Amino acid sequence: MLASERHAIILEQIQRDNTVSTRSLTARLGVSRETVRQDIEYLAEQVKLQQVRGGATRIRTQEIPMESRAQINADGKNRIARALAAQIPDGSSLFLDNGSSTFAVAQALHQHSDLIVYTNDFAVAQKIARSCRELVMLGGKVDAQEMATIGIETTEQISQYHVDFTVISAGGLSARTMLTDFSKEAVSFRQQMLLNGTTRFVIADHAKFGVVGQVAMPTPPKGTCIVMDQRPDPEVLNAITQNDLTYQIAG
Amino acid sequence: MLASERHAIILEQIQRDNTVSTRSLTARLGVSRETVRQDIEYLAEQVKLQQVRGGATRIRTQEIPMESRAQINADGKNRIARALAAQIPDGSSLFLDNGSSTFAVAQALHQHSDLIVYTNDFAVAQKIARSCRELVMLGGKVDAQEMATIGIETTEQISQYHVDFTVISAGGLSARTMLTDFSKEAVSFRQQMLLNGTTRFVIADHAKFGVVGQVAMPTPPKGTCIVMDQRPDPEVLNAITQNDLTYQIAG
DNA sequence: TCAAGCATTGCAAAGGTTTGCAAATTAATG
DNA sequence: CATTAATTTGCAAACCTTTGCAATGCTTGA
Repeated sequence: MLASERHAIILEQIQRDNTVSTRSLTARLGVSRETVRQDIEYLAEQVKLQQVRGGATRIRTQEIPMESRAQINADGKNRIARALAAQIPDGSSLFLDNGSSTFAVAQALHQHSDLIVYTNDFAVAQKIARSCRELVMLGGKVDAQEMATIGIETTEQISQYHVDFTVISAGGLSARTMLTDFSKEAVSFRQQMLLNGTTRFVIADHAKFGVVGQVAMPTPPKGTCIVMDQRPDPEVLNAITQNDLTYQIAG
Repeated sequence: MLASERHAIILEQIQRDNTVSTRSLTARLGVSRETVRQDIEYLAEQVKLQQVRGGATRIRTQEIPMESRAQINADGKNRIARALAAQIPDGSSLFLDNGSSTFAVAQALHQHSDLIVYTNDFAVAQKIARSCRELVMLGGKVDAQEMATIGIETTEQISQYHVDFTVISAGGLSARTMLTDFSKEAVSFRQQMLLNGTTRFVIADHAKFGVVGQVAMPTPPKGTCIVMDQRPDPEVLNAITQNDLTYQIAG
């Protein structure tokens, strides 16, 4: 049996039951415990499931948001966050969008104290409030799921400001469609943040690799930097440079 | 059975019944009491439930927030909040300002589900997000102390909306100066909220009686209702009626 | 109010399971 | 056939669960 078949079966069972045990899989798949364990390890690396002692469970995206979602690939997000924090001098002004990757950045900026920050994310605002000289919450309709303001009013408000740094996150990154996100509104305000920032970063941790969201982001302005925690497919890197963008791999 | 499955089952049952006993879980899960106890201990550490003698209960989110200030005259604030919630029909649109009194109102509105709410307070927004059809966070400069947006941008944004109900709180209430607050900005956006609401309430629990803030509030529009938890000095009542305002004492 | 009786807790030791690694074996590929 | 990749096996360490016991907290009835 091919490894990919095993992976499919494992994911399928998790989809059905929310959970699988290593034990039952060794029987079902007819391979040794170590093979199953490695399969699970691999799939956990791909952020397709969550490895737990004795097996694996489904990843819950919509639990108590931030805290749990921030734990998905927390290591990669933190590496990216530290790399970005090091490149943003104290005293700068910046846009921060909503999401767990950006939240990690807000966290990594804790040693700064003289920033001017504009954000649409409640959690980001609350985290960074003390590291700021000035903090502006972008107003507008609140997405209760995300606890962030999203919509045309938010986009309009963004357009009133121009900052030194824009830090936003992507919903997906693939070679064919490049950057994508999951709603029109999400794309539109991020687009505006990119337009009104001098130095621009787009975060895409490896959990986003190969993900294609429902809405494509327009190609960011020339020189925008895609920040990742792992090296993606060469095709992706190719697409990045083809579009006059740059990239960083946060080690 | 995996530990994570047990955790899921425990949380699920708590969600349903608000409470579980260690005893019933040992039977349901087929593991020893100590294991159940440790599971509960673990989940309590994750702040997913509250450990109590003999089992666990659902966590009371209402006991944590706004920490100290909500405790000051919590009883009076809650009485006022309930009185107001009863006067605001589901489906209404309303302004809510920032502060612990208003937070109590947001809390008291938990049975509503079709409101359109505009607020400048982070905690209020987070509390009421699920009781709303639509929630708008007013943007602007964030007061890190209050975790609320306050300033000219906020005031401007308020002026774009007109709502059925305005619920704001006062910093002080006295016979001589009537309503007062502690900063110009705080007065200015509240003033705007009053101007743009059809039915207007100003909360002043008895802890505010006799307090004179640094900035006087302009007299609210005719018919605005001051809501208190105790009967103030007759002079205050006199001043209220003299100014074409009304009042309620929340029993 | 107090004390007896019962239930629950917290701990520690013992017994089981799972993990992670590394070496050995087997399968796949040119 | 040689070489590489994938899988299995064995083992020690880490971890989880059970069990018994002493201490503690709750309840009830005098």
